[in-house]
Amino acid sequence: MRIGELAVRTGVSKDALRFYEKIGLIEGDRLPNGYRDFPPETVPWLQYVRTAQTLGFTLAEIARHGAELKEAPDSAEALSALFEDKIRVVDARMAELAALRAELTGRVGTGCPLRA
Amino acid sequence: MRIGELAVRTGVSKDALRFYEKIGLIEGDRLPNGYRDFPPETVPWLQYVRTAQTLGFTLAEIARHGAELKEAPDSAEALSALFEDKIRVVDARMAELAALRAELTGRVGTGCPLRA
DNA sequence: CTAGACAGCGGAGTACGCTCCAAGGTCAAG
DNA sequence: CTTGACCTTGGAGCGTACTCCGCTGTCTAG
Repeated sequence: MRIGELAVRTGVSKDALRFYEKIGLIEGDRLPNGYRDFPPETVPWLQYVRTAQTLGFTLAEIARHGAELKEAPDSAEALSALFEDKIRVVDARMAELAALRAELTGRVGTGCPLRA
Repeated sequence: MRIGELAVRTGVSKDALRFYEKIGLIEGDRLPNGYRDFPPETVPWLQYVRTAQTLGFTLAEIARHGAELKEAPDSAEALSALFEDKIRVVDARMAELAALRAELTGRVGTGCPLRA
C-alpha cells in the first residue's frame, strides 16, 4: 500500500510516516517508480505504536521493542510479555492518578495550596 | 529561599527553576542584591508540578491551572469547583488508561501484529 | 496532451522542556 | 584582599516528534 492510503487508514500523516521510516519504526519496499510500498500489517503495527506512545514510550523505545520482537523466535509469547509489562505501566500510572485524585478530593473545601 | 536551596529541596535544577519562572510557573521576589527569593510554599507547589507532569500535563497547562487558582475569589466554593474540575480531568485520564488496559489485556496471548 | 492527484526529496521551522555556557556581580570566611 | 561558593543575564544548543515548504517526478482520466 502506498503512503497516502496508509495515512488515511491509520490517521498518521504522510510526513509522520516518512519520519517513522527514517527512524526505522516502519519499513516498506519501493515500487519501480520509487514510491513507498508498505505491507498491510503496517496498519495494526501503527495502531500498536500509537497505543505505546500514549503509554509514554518514546518512538526509539517502540522501534527497539519492535526489532526485538522481529528477532524473537516465539513472537506470541514475547508479545504477551510485552503487553503484560505495559499493563503494569498502565496500572502504575492509574495508581498515581488515584493518589492525585485522593489528594484533590481531600482539598475540596479546604484552603489553597498556593497561598501561605 | 534562594534558588540553590530550592533546587536542592525539590530536586529541580536551578536552570529549570529559572525556566519555570520565565514561563510563569513559579514566582519569587528579589533580594536587594538581585538574587531570587522564593517563598516556602514553592516547595510543595513544585512537588505538585512534578506529579502533574508525570501524569502528562504540560507545563503550560499546569501554569494555567495555577494561575486560575491564584485568581479565584478566595471562597471555599470557587476553590472546590476548581478542584472538582481537576478531578474530572483526572477521571477522564483514568478512563482512557482503563480502556488501554482492557485493550492490552485482550491482546495478551494473541498473535504478533508485526507479522502477516 | 494536459490537468490534477499523488509521490519523492531535502531542509527549514515549531513546540516543549530543558541544559550548558560565558561573562560577570555578591558575599562570607580566612 | 583573595578565594570560593553562590548568584545574575543572555543566548546557544539539544532531543523528541513532528509539520510545512518548495520543487520535481509519476500516473491516470478526459
